[in-house]
Amino acid sequence: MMVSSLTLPDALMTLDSNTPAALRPHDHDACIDAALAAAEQTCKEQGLRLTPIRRRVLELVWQSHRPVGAYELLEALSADGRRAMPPTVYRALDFLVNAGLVHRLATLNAFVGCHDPLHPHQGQFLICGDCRRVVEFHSGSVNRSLDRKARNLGFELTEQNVELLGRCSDCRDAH
Amino acid sequence: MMVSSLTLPDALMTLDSNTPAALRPHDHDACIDAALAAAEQTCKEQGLRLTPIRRRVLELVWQSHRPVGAYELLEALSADGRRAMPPTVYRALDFLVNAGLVHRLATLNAFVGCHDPLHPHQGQFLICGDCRRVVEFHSGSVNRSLDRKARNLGFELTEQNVELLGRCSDCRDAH
DNA sequence: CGTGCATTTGATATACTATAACAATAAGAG
DNA sequence: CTCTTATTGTTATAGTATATCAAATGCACG
Ligand SMILES: [Zn+2]
Ligand SMILES: [Zn+2]
Ligand SMILES: [Zn+2]
Ligand SMILES: [Zn+2]
Repeated sequence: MMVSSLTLPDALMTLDSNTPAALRPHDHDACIDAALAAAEQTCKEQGLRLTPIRRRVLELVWQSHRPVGAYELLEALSADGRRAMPPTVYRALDFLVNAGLVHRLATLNAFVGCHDPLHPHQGQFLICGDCRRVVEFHSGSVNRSLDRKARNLGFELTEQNVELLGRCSDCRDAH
Repeated sequence: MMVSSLTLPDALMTLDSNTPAALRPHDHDACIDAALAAAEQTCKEQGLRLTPIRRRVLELVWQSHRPVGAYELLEALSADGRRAMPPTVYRALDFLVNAGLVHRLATLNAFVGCHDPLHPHQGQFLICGDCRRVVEFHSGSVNRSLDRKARNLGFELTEQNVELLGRCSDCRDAH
């Protein structure tokens, strides 16, 4: 399997429109497949074990570009036939978050698949308050501004959590 | 009462050191008094009612520059003699957050007094992972970067939640 | 005043989010 | 195969937040 097939599909990488690819119509099955393939690669490289439960939770997180709560995942797991309990899903989520495959959105107590797990980073997110879809971004200028400000105030940064709430163009167009 | 006495005391406004004033030794009673006075002014101006419970919760939030949880506030209220229940403190906190007098830190599920309630804004915070103290800041360059990025992605921003975790200079000095 | 309406608070119950602790099982190393 | 460690199962509980309705309070108006 070629490395290029392990990254997200072209539909999500296109930059010729302002509208983020995740908010445009696209072949979402390809997103899921790519996320799972990238997860396999990351775990293999780092000696992590992507067990069936972890893989399944990741797949469930990727069912949409909307954040999903732990107990929603729990229901979905139970629908699979497993009689899963909370620690099962939280442990899987802990693993996925630590592996950089999933991000937790603190303002929503919910989880969303990482769009670029092969390049470790911390989250910056745009959340549409109407349709709840989430766009992950990474802005060098935001990072530089934050780093500079933190350094000026005597802080050594270890983690960042940037969550912006707003309204996406689709929802604005729909009044 | 003059307006200048309603803003935070000079100790918190000094800019000649990199260390934020809130992290340096200072007369914290003056912080509390100033915060309460500013709250009275804001509420009067906006036709909001700073009732005894709300005022007391604000005072309790300002007991330190560390974020405080709703149930800690609840205990403190109960120690006052009131037999407060969760909705009481959550309603007071809702009011204070909406009035711009208190900020909620989503990553900590905790609340901290706003350093500049007279100038409405959204939160940008540095949190020391060692001593848990919080410094609120407002960076024009961060805001510009975020606004520009959001606009590029087709988003209209309504709220921002920027929480940076790190280590303050005091804690770094103390190994 | 006194009446009526809106806001705030009291009180009970419950929903939602997350973890502790320990037992059972499965995976990997030698 | 056996030892060791990592993972999962299971039960219980901790921690955070809200829904709902009743009582009390504040305020506008006549
Ligand atoms: Zn990511
Ligand atoms: Zn939308
Ligand atoms: Zn503030
Ligand atoms: Zn510190």
